[in-house]
Amino acid sequence: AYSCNCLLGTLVNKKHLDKALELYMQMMHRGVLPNGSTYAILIRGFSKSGNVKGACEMFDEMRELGFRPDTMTHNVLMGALCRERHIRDALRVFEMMDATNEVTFNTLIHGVCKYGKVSRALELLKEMSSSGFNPSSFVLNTIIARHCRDREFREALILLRKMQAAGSEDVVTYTSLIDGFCKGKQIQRALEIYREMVSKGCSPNNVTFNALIDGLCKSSKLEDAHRVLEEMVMKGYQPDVVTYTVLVHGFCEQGRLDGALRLLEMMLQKGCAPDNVTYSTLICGLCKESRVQEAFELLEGIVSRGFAPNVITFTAVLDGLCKGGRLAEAGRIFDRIVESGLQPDEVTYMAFVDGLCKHGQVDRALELVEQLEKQVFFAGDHIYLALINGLCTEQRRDEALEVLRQMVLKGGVPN
RNA sequence: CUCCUAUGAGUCC
Repeated sequence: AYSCNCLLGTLVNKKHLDKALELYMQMMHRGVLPNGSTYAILIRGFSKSGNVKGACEMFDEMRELGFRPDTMTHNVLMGALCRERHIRDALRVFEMMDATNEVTFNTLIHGVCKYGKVSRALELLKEMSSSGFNPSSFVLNTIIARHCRDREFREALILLRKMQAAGSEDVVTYTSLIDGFCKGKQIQRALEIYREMVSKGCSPNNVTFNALIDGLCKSSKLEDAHRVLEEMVMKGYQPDVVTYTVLVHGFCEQGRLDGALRLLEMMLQKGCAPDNVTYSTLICGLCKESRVQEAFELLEGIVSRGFAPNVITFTAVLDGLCKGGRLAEAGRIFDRIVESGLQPDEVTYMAFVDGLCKHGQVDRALELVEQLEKQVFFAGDHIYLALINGLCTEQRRDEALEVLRQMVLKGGVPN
């Protein structure tokens, strides 16, 4: 079993889950008894490949065969469940554990903070302490980040003070708060935290600066953003792709495409590679300024240089073309998404359906939705609203009513 | 050996 496990581990790490499963089957057939590690490895494999269901099945099989999963195996499964937002199931796994460790709590609290209720996370934090584990700054930072997301700054600050008292706060702690305040449109308080962290001798990093710059840009304070950028450079930090993209976004929002394009040049010059976020931001900015042609050319340009746009970048172009009334070309982008091996997502469909409906091509929109609903049962309220609007605009009330009926039939909720 | 915490992009409303 030991050698098999080694091999299994290698297969799983190389993402050859199918081969790993085959080996597992062979083990069973040839009478090589798997042990607890065998399952831990397989469950980790399923978990890493995003197949929670498989991980759960493995887990059940393991228990049916009389193995008691150890703490680590439980942790792996819980991690997988948390990543898929199945918090209830993760908590159920937790309930049946008879031995936990620090990772157990870190995993769960992280999952609950991300997708569950804060109150539950706080309960777990208490339980963590009473089980004899000292909550690390890792887990406390997770909770602070959640409070910030909820704009519960009072709670976040209480935790910060506690961490400061213990001397356990770090750059992540401060950056979470800075970002939270920025997103809550409280730039002043974000700056206060920034000054506080510096005065306490905690060094900011790129993430800190990027969060601040983004906050300033989104509050239309481009000049201040620029000042922070200068401070960042002066202190010896290299602006990275996020820094540039945040600034590009800022310029785009102000309609200053010249500035945005100059930033693109600058980053290329400095050897900082733009990514899909950068390009989709620029494309979107160009489209919003009715410079769809340039957006389209930008897309062609990056593709011809070997860059692989993702579904968001394509959709940004598709939407621009739709809004410019160039529906045939939008259709070609849609096809290209599929040809590139990508999946059009709900936003892609929404953009295209909306574009078709608003340009008198409701029939094509209806076809598109029909095609979509071969893959998913219900396209969604917003798509149906667009269809109904389109039909009404064309005075096709009976069909609109029929679409409404379909929508309700599929569980949609008309507003 | 398992958790890996903080920053940027697209649609409709």
